[in-house]
This record gives sequence, C-alpha cells and structure tokens, in this order.
Amino acid sequence: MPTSSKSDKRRTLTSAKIIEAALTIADTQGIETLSMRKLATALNVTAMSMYNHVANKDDLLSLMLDHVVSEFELPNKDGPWQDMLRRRAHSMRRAFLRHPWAPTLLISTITNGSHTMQDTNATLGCLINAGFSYAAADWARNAIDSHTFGYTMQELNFPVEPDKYKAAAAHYLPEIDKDKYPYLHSATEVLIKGEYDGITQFDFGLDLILSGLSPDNSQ
Amino acid sequence: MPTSSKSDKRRTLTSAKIIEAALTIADTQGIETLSMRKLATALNVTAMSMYNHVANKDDLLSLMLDHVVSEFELPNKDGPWQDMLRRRAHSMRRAFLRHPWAPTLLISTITNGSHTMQDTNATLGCLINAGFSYAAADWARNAIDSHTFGYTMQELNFPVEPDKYKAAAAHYLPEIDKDKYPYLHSATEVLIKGEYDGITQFDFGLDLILSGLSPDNSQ
DNA sequence: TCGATATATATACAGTGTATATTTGACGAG
DNA sequence: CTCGTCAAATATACACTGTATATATATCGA
Repeated sequence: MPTSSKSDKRRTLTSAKIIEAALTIADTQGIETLSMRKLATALNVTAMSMYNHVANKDDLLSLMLDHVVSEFELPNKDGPWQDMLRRRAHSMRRAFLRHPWAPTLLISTITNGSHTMQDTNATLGCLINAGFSYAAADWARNAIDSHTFGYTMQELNFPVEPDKYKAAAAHYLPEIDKDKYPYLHSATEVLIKGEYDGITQFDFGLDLILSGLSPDNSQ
Repeated sequence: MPTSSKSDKRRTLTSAKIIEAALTIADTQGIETLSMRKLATALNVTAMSMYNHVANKDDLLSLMLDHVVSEFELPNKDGPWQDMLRRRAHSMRRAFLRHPWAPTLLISTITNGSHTMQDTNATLGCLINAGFSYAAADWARNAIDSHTFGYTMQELNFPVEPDKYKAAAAHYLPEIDKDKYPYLHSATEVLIKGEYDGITQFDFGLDLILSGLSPDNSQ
C-alpha cells in the first residue's frame, strides 16, 4: 500500500506551518535573524519550497503581522466603551511584548489581512455605538493607537526586567556629564532607585486620553 | 607648487559629509535603498573609504539619527510649560515628516548622541521647573513622546497629499466587504468625502495629554 | 628628503532574496 | 498496473549586501 501522504516528504508544507515557524524564530531569536534559508532549515525544506505557499518575504511578514493582530481582543463585549477600548489596548500591548518585532513593522506597513480589518471595524463600531461620529471615532482610535504603539515601542527598547534595567541605568550614569545634562543625570539617578512598572505607566497615558474623549468633544 | 589639499582627491572625506549625503539619499529615495556602495558612489569614493570615518553602518545610522534629533526645538524659551512641550512636539513631527525613515529607527535604537541627551535633558528640565517630580516628569515625557512617535508613524504610513489619500481610500473601498466590515466600510466612505488635516489631528491627541497633565496628578 | 601616519582603494567572503529551470512524487483515468 | 498530468520540492545561479583584510598612496613633521 502507498504510505499515507501525512507522513510523506510531500504535502507536508503549508503557509500556516511556515508562519508558525517564522513567528517562533522572530520571537525567540529576533526578526533580524529571520532569513528564508534559516526558516527553510527549521522546516526541513529548501528555501525555494516556501515560495509555493507565500509570494515572497514581504508577503510572509504581512501574514505574520495579521496573526499578531489576531491576538488583539476585539471590543465586542458589553460594558462602557472606555473599558472595551482599554481592554483592547492592554491586549495589544501584551501581544507586542510577546512579539517584540511586530509594532515597528505593523506601524510602517499597510496591512489588509482579515484580522486587521476585523480589528479596525470592531474598534470603530465600538465608538460609533457609543455615539461618536465617524470622524470623531477615527480621531479617537488614532489617539489611542498612537499611545499604544508609541508607548510599547519605547518600552520594548528598554531593559524590562527590574534588575537589568537598574543595572543598565547604573551603567549609563557615568557617561552622562553632570554639568551638561543635570536633569538627565538626576533623572537617571532617580531611575536607579525607583521601580519600573510598565503597565501602570502605560495606563497613565492611556487614561489621560480615554478620560478626555467623549462623543462630542472633537471637531 | 603643490595643489591645495582642498581640491585634492585626498582629505576631502569627513564624517559630516558622509552623514549629509546619507541623509539626502534616505530622505529622497528611502532608507531601504541606502547601501554603503551607493552612498560611496554619491560621494565619489569607494565604500571602504567611509570606514575611516564611521565605525560601521549602524554607527552611521546613529549619527544620522542624532542629526534628526538636533532639529527638535529645545524647550528653553519662556512661557507655560505646556506651550514649550507643544512646540517641541510640533518640531519633532516636522522633523519626522522631513525624515520619514527616522522615527522607526529612533524608537528602536538606544541612542546617546549629544543632541539626543540635550533634548532629553531640556525636556525633563522644563517639567522639573514646572514643579513636576522626577518620576512624574519621566511619565509625562513618556506620554507625550508616545503620542508624538505613534501618531507621526501612523501618519507617515498614509498618503499625505489630499488627492492621493482620497484616491487611495477609493481604491481600497471595493476590497472592504460591506457585510463583514460595515463600520470600516462606512468610515472609509466618510474618509473619501472628508478632509485630512494632520496637524489638527495631531494636536487633538496631544492636547488630551497636555491638558490632563499637572505637577501633582501622578505620584 | 625621508620615514611615519592617515586615508583611500582593491579584493574577497559569507550572507541575502529570489528568478528560472528541473526533478520528484502523488493521484486519477484507462 | 501503468501511464500522463500537475503541483510541489529542489538545484542552480545571479545580483546585491556589509565589511574584514591587505595594499597602495598622499600628506605632514622632522
């Protein structure tokens, strides 16, 4: 009898498998180390095989990004619109912390994957249903996403673990000229003593925006 | 007599000239087209010559970034701290529009160029002098910069010219399934009719943050 | 005038994405 | 069972990348 095609050398490659392996490499080793050859090796396949399933590397990256967006929590639940948008923003930040390479690519790429469209649609819908005009909803979403992207990207460029971040600050301190940059110097000293709490600081800016928004305060 | 060293083939290359040429290429043709060989050709020099003046490509990029930061307006003038920070944020946005490749790199790189340190020092100083604690000043600066980076990066990924942006929206409209994504569909329709005003929308989010901040609203 | 030194160049290498041509294997029809 | 067909995997090759290393050369101080 012929061997089942399942365990065969053939037919085993799918775009889903490629995306999964690519995400693993990007998450664990960094997006800059992700090459088509390396990805192929991880899949026990040659580089060109993958071109039967993804158009090119850019296409692969778009598919990876749409997967990341699929991890965003859709603002579909009941509750005040502020809570729904806050939950979505929190889930975005967590997704970006899981996939540190994603926000940079996501914000500099026009993506039209289905999850991305679903996310935008649901977020706008949440605001529209709260009484925002389409224009106001667009502005509100823009302000919230600007904070989410901007904050998280700054956070990612930071040694997150408390030990490491204090050590890094202590390492940079002597390089900061106390006379030229007195405030920066003092701020770094304060940083070394203090605690870093990413989510609290994230919410600080987010709440400034959310509490300022209302269905009739724009245009 | 020997020819003046000015017009000679030698001694004509400096890191400043390299940075200048690199900025021109990145601004006009895109950062992704900037290769060491291409840059060398623009300078009538071989690629390796430049390695006498910059350590490597990453070093060159850092130098380019510090130049971009030098275009930020330092919050040194008199006036309310909100105005100073708004002027700085506006100047940051304008610098990013001039150098569209910069924010992505700037936010994902730890830079310690002198202009960068001067900017951070002056911004913190502005807030400290307004009565903020060091911790509160750090949080405030973080919120403002998150918005500035996040908003501008979204804006850059957008067809800025009114004609083009309406045309792009009209182009995407038929690809948006009206039943699956009703809000997104309607929002795009509204977008086509409306006007896009980058700076007004930027100020919308910025003012939400600035008007929420005060020297004693964060621990 | 003569090293010494700094700077420009030449060459080479390992790595990249991917176009093109070829081989391979599974499957349906006779 | 034996083909032909067709999709998928592979092999090869090309232009391009950053840059290590070795060499050549022009300028300046003694």
